[in-house]
Amino acid sequence: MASPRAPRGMHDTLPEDADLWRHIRDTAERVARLFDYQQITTPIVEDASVFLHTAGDESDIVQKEVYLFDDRGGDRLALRPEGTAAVCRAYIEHGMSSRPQPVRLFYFGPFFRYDRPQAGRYRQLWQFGAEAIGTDSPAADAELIDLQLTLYRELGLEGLTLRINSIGTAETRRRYAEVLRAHFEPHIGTLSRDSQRRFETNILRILDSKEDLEHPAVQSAPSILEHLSDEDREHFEAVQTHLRALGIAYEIDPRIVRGLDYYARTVWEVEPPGAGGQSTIGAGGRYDGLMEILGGPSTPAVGFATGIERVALNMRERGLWQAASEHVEVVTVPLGDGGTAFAAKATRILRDAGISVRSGLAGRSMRAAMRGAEASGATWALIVGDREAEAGVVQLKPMRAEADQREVRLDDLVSAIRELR
RNA sequence: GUGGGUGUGGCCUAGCGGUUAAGGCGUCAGGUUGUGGCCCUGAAGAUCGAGGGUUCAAAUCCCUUCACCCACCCCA
Repeated sequence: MASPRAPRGMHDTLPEDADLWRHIRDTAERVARLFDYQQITTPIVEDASVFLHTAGDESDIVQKEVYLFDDRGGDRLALRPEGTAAVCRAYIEHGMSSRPQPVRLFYFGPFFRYDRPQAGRYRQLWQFGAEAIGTDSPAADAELIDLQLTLYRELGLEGLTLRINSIGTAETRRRYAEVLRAHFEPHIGTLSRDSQRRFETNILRILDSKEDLEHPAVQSAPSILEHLSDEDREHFEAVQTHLRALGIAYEIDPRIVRGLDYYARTVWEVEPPGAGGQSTIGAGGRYDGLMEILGGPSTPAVGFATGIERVALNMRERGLWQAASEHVEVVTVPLGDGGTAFAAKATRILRDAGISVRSGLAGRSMRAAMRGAEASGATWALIVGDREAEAGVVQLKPMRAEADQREVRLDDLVSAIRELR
């Protein structure tokens, strides 16, 4: 009986929201081009293996968040839960390793995760992301961070915190996990249930548990930074050197980890002040291992993604965006059959001249039509009755200024408006 | 996935066991002959998220379910 609603965790973007979204997207694309990143658009669905094999079997994405389905031909497809793996698939498929390296790409689009919705977390979410593929240079890591922070600055978001960490290579993490296992083993009974689960599934995650934040064993846990290889450490220090050269402030947070297996070395997150639950507005990292998992040649790469809903949320909270949509310039008020026909003619002429016009529909009383004209927010009302039609003129009435209404010949209408606006 | 909160016309809210569910905003129409914004009048629009149950009687109590919100988990 109940009318259908948008699927859980998915939302319509109404006209009053569209302007903010367009502004964010336009700004993101502009900033990307400032850094010479080029747009890539990949399908919203991929062969399921693109995500399932790359994310790591223990990750939540694989365990429960991917929308999976078989199409009519029996192919196993997935709604994309993230962008990086899809971009890498495209990189391999189109032989981009034969382009000048690194290949700098950005994307903007919807992603899907079957997750329990809450503020700032949706089942359909939009992300802007950028990737530099084909370089292990720490300068590339810093460049992506710079691009990301530039975007936030251009949007007016200030006071953000950049936290960075190095999680080393997969090999480094294997060794570190052993160290952690030895460290937590004696305390496992006193840890929270979640941490006990993580002890088995992803022991690094115990470190950023909110529940066990104050637990002495967590406080005293060895830092991954002490277990980096020499190459890892040099890379991480070089990233920091580049950041300082760019004048970018950062905090080192050894507790940042990642759910996805293909990450390596640098990882980072950006949070707004007063961070609460779903607060991270963007995060990035290096993923040197991903290409090989996808069957391509070993190719180092680094990138980030930022959540558009979370960016929009922050902008609204800080009053950086008031719903101030652009109004149409002209609204017509047609009266009578002759007036209606003549108004249509005037409308055509104005639109051909690039002037936006909202057609007032015939058949209403003039009072009603004028009320509608008022509500449209238009700068001018164009009143066209049979009298005007016969004389070849229109009444041009300013709706927002104190100036008088004036009669204008149809031939002079465009120039009259251009002169006055 | 776990725990908690909320759910009344498009929006905000009143009503919290008992006659036809009230108000504001918004929408539409009208306020004499071709002119808006203020004001006035009127209209449309709610089986009170949905489905069960208790009761002579339920928007009001109970159960289930769905959705949203908050925290955890995870992540953007």
